[in-house]
Amino acid sequence: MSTMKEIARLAGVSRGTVDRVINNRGSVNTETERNIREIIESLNYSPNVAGKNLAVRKKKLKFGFIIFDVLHENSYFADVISGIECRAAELSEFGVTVEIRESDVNEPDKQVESISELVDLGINGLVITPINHPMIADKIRELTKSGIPVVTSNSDIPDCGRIAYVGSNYYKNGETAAGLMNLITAGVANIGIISGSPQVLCNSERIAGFSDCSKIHYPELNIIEIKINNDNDDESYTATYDMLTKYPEINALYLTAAGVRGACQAVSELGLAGKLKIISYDATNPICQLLDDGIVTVTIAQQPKLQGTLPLDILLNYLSLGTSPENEFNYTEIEIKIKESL
Amino acid sequence: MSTMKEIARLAGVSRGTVDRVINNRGSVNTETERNIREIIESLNYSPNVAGKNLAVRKKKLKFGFIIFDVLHENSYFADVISGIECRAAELSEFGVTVEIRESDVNEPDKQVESISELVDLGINGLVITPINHPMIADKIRELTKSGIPVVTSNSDIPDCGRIAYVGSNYYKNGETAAGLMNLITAGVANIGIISGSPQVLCNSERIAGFSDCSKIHYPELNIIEIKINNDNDDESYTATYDMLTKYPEINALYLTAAGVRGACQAVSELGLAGKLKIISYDATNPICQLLDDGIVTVTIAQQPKLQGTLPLDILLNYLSLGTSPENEFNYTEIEIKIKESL
DNA sequence: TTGAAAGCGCTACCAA
DNA sequence: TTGGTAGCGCTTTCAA
Repeated sequence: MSTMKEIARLAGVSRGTVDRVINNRGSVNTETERNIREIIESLNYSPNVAGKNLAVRKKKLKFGFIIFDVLHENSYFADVISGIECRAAELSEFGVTVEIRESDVNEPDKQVESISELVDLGINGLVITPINHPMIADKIRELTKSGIPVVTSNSDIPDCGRIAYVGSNYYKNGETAAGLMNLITAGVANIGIISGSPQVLCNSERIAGFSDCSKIHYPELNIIEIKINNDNDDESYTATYDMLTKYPEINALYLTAAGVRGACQAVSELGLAGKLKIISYDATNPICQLLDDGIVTVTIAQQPKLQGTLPLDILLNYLSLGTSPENEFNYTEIEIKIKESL
Repeated sequence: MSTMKEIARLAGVSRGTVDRVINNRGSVNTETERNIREIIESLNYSPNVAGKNLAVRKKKLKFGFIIFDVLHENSYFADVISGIECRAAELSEFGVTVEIRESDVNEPDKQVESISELVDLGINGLVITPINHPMIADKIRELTKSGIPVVTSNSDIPDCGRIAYVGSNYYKNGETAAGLMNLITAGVANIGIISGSPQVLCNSERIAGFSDCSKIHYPELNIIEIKINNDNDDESYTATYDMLTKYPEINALYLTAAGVRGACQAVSELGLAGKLKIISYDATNPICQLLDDGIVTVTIAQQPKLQGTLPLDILLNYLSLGTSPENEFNYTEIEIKIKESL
């Protein structure tokens, strides 16, 4: 409603002085400042977004975005990237540019290097899917101290100074899988779990949520074995094949990571397609295909595009409007998908 | 990248003239116009959103939003309203005001009156949850002709001139329910359907989708009876009670409309809570409670808030940026929710 | 410490 | 049919 101009008039000062107060730029007489702040209070002033947006252009903000490597177009992170690129195009109208970097899940030192490189490029803010390693936490702390806000996306490191996390609540992901498993098996099942590296937060949390929830609410969901596939279709195939051969009583699979196609190939070759209940994560192209073919029973997605767009919005609001994100944890929706709802 | 100023310089004319060309305001020499358009082409010009946003304020745009009446705070439309109010507050920064009106599903003449009233108030655009009646279609056509763009939300009337629809794909909603019913009953069930008025599109479509999909893919899902509850908890209770007493073989309920609490009360009183599989729509407070209590098995939601916000965004883009919506049909996500994923 | 003025991109209005 | 100018709300720079 009210504007800086109006405040300036009421306070009998110039807009420049009001600007200095509002944005804490200093060099304002204490008395003058107090008076201005009072007026701001009484008018319930909040800056106009359109005006801010127009003026922020000259700052030429530059954001960095580091995610795990996109191995192929069907990779989960390809969807995140498409979100990033979409929002980056829109933000270019506000003078914002976005630098994207990929890094390997298993090479924290390289990720630190990528961060440094982006800092040298002069970024004003960073979004990162951090490797869960002290080196990264320290580096993020360093950026934060030097005035570069950091948002984590898809994976999180708490207590490292980052201003917000955008991504899934993986534990709840696991509970949801348990709830679904109960529904689709009438509460009784022998379950095999194929997972990625337990070092990666999302796998351990999804398994913990699943297993805790089962124990408490669905006691007849029996976990027979857990195998690791390193997010890789080949290893996934082998692990699944071996598991199903070894334990023919398994009648449901819980796949917590990538490599769904590999696992399903083993299932098909063993003649179990459509007989085994299979719960997976994400809704990449191959998974949608498997759902459609009736091999995967249900999949749980996590708004990959939002994981690309929202962190950038948070950074821009922080740097342009000066508003801290409303929530530290911005959990994406748990999207249950079946064949018919795709 | 490029600006009007730059185009004006290159064309050797004033910004006013460029503005007239870009926004088709007329009064420009054909030759001059042709030249300017060429330059626009070659520069690949597109107007700056921040600039537009700032300038649109002086238009003092006023939007109308007509939805069905909110009978109580737990009504589905209360969620839509909260979306409207949220976006209205944000749009006020762009000089936009939003007038909300409620109308009764069964009184098309009153809805026409509401529209006229809003037009008299001087609205520049309208969002409406239209009653499916020729009177309304005609009225929307009239508005469109007079230059007031209309967006339908939650329910649609095709071929009436409205520029876009935002809402669920109800037929697909029904197919999804059939898919879920198959999963949670191992494909064999005797189903009772409790529905709102078949006059209301969402009910008929949800039933059609469910029934078509069952017939083709899940032949052992038997629909035993369909009863009408007029979206009302009391009638819903009676209808459900009668149905379950008359057909004790029913072991699953498909609730396509409001009145879920009434239906579930009948189920509970008959001692069937947790034994009957129940699929409902939306995720209002009472339904979330029923999910949590294990009475409703699964519910299918449809992004109510988005149905409030997106139509307003579409109108603003249309009137400020001059961009028609990318898609005529903006389907909301089909959100499958179980106890654990709430 | 403060004020004045120019400028971001676009629109609107008045005068020519 | 056209140009010029002022203004939207905010930032920035320069001068006082």
